[in-house]
Amino acid sequence: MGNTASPLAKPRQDRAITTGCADCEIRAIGVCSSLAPGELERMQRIVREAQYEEGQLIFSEGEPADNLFNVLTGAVRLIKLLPDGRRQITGFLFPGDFLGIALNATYAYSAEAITGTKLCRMGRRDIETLLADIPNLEHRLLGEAAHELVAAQDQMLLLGRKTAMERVASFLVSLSERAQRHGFPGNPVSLAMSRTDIADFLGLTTETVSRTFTRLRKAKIIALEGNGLVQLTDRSALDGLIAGGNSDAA
Amino acid sequence: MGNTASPLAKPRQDRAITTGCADCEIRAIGVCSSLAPGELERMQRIVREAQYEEGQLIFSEGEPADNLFNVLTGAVRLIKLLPDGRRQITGFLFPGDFLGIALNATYAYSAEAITGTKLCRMGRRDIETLLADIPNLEHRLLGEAAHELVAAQDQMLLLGRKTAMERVASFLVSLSERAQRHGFPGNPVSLAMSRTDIADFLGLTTETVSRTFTRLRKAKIIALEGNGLVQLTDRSALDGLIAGGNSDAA
DNA sequence: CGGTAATTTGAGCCATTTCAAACTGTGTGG
DNA sequence: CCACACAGTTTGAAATGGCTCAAATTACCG
Repeated sequence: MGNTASPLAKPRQDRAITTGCADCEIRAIGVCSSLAPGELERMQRIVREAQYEEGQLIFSEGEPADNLFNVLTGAVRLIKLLPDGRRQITGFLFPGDFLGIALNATYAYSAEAITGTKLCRMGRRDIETLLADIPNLEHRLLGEAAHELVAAQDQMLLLGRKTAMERVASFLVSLSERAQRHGFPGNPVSLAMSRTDIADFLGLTTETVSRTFTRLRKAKIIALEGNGLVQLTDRSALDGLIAGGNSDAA
Repeated sequence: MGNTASPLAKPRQDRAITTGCADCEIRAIGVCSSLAPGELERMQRIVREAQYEEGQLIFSEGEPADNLFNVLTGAVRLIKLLPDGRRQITGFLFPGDFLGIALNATYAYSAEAITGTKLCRMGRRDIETLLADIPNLEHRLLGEAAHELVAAQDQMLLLGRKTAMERVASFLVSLSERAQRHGFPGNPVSLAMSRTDIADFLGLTTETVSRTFTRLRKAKIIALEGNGLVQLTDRSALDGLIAGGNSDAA
């Protein structure tokens, strides 16, 4: 599990948003898209930008949930651990995704930056005040939570009932579709995460993930272009491998 | 998969609440607990009681999500299917639980009554009007969703990384704790669902679940008292088997 | 260009599955 | 009240998909 880096370091920076929420890079897809101009200004006063480096811990499972975040750039993994070290990744986050919906007292999982990552941070107190005043925001959050719930259920189906091949195929397709929804290229799909991360997300071992990639490559269904890029050469074959089950898992 | 019964039958009844929400049997634990008396009255005008019999389908995955429900009595299973029939149960619901949080256009899973079950049904249109007027209710729903999300993540850890023994132990403890939270006896814990349901929830086969129960029984950690009752004889042994991971999964 | 981490490949093993059969409880009809 | 039928559960034996352990290869970085 190599890239589990210094869990102690503080985020490199933590300052008021410089450019302003109005021209936030993820404005269109983030929760803020539901805000009126005046509300956006209030939002701007409570958010801070925070930068994390590769492998850095953002928060830990069990810790008081004092902050909510929006991913601005980079990628984040959500992790649950068993005492003996077995690891399950419960989700990957990309720009525009919301982090920390648990309005519970403590975080239900740890979050780590996969690559260099910029987050938009909101204090829980502040956001609760805002939520009380802007029902629309709460509504949007509920929608976000509902969406996550759907993804979680797809993932349960994957973990409980799919074969290794089906898991990997589902993962690739789902990642590709998600990239597209967020305005990134969907076909050479970019894997920001390591094989170990993928394995811990799919409930497999690194070796099995690797072997499955190899099988897909030899069958000319995908092509590994290096640098984490995967060309989905035969999309319909991939769809076939998913066993017709739905594909929206990540 | 024996108890997959007539998926066509309509709920036996569908009428205005007779006794009134004020003395609803699950008032204290359901979402309605967040309502003021006046609001409760509005709620009462939009809810209907519906009765389902053992095995009856409540709604199907993919169908327009026109209703939300509260479980009044009985038990419900949430199901996702692969085209070839593989089945994953994503959750069990008991009195007080909320059904259909997905505010998405369609249901993400099917729901079936495990035993005879009474539900409190709300039309989606109606509930949305109510949500717009009663921010408190929306807040409560968000809390509910957050709670479900936590449970879903625990379940991903279970499905992705725990052994059969750990899964079964987690399941029993979690069911027991949940029963207690809802005011039912936690120690002879009552299993409303079949071995097949348990297997499909834990990502195992019926045979493996049965064998694991037997092993626990022979180790005097549990005792099967018949009629779906399981005595948790050695609770600390059970906790040990969970591998220290947290136990709140159902 | 060397050193280290990540990925891939190989071989044997094991937990769980699969296939099959016996057992148990429950409701039904005679 | 008993015998039968049926569904659910348990048990057994064999097969296997993915895991473990180990080593080779490749990619990355200073």
